[in-house]
Amino acid sequence: MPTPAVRRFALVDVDSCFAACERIFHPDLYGRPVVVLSNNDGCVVARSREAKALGIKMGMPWFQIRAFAESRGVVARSSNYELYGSISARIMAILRDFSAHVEVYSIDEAFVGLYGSPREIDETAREMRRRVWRDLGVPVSIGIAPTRTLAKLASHGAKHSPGLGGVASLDCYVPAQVDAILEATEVSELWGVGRRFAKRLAALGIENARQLREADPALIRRRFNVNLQQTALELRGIPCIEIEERDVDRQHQIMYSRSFSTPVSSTTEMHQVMSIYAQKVTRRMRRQNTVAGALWAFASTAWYKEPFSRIFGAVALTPRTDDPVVVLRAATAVLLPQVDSNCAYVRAGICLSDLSLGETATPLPIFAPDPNAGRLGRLIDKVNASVGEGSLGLGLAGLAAPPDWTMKREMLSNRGTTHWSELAVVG
DNA sequence: TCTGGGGTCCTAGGACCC
DNA sequence: TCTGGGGTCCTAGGACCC
Repeated sequence: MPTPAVRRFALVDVDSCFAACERIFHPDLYGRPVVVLSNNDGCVVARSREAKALGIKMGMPWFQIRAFAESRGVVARSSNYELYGSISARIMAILRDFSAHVEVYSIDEAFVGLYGSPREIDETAREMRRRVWRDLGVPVSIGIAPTRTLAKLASHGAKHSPGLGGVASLDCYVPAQVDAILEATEVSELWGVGRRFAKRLAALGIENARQLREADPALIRRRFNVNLQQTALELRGIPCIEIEERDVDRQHQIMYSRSFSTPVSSTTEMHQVMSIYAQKVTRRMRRQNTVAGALWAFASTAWYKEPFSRIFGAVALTPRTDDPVVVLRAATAVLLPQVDSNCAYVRAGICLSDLSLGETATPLPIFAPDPNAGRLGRLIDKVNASVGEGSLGLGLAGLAAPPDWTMKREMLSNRGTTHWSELAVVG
């Protein structure tokens, strides 16, 4: 008798994604401990398996562990999101060869909907894993289950049990075994349960996933919120969490924010920061063809240094716009008056919200304030794309040499999949 | 000396409307 | 003197994700 077909979610997760991407064009790094650092080469944001084994933790400041790490042969890289994004897109393309239902959840994870007998689904998952490794040289783990929450849990198993060959399916276990797995899983390890909720759940005597599954869903809803109730129901095998594809037109806000390599205190410098950030953030919008109806700008001192200080201001943009001139004017108007020259600001940002698609927001001609609005931004993009980033800028941003405060990325790898001039060289 | 950068969703409470 | 019962919208704050 044939096994009945079932619907399953396969969570495909790249193992140590950023470190794996760094290895693609540097095969000598396979088997060596690799860490990837945040902007400004500040702290560790990704670690290879070997680096984890050395006890290097997520978020550790690089300056604190550098001597130790280097003595153990750890290779550090500045984060190269352009490279990772490009590799991610290739992985997703491979997954789409196996299913029409691929939900890209983050740069290194996707849920893939699969249909068939448990055995067929398991074989498909193993083939996906082989293909990604063969075509890109990147290892992935895959967890298979009836709900997304359980698939996430299964993928942890796939990652940490070498005997499974990188693929773990809950269908391989009888109910008593699943119970045991859930019992061995602390609630804080579950997708959707953070430290705060874990603490409050513990106060109710709910410490592991099995206990959460068996808790009264109405109580969970009442004491916490609907999200946690859904997590609890998903543990029972009832799918109820949907992933919204992050379509451009559904994104609610776009932010550009960076830390500086050296602090900024003067209004002049902050103006320069805003000039550059206004161009960066509006360029993202133009790429997506969106316009924003509201803006907020902020700057802050270092949070780990007393006294912490943060300034911000918000303003509506009427009509909606993606024009860097308008955005810059708005950002400086709300922020600069608050700049305190006694403060050492280490970070600033511009956030645009109330987004909508460009075409739908074009005002009637008689209401359009300036027939040329919006064209300047595209012109700047075009010039910079053809003759080089930073060639043409707005206000104080048109600078041939980067200002002192721009972020530090001293160990940046080549962007070998997106820039001709940075192609890998063989020989 | 040196500590990331994005996002989303839910809830409670107030203002306001009929 | 009596003092309803909905509904919407907005905002701030809290929680979570990678």
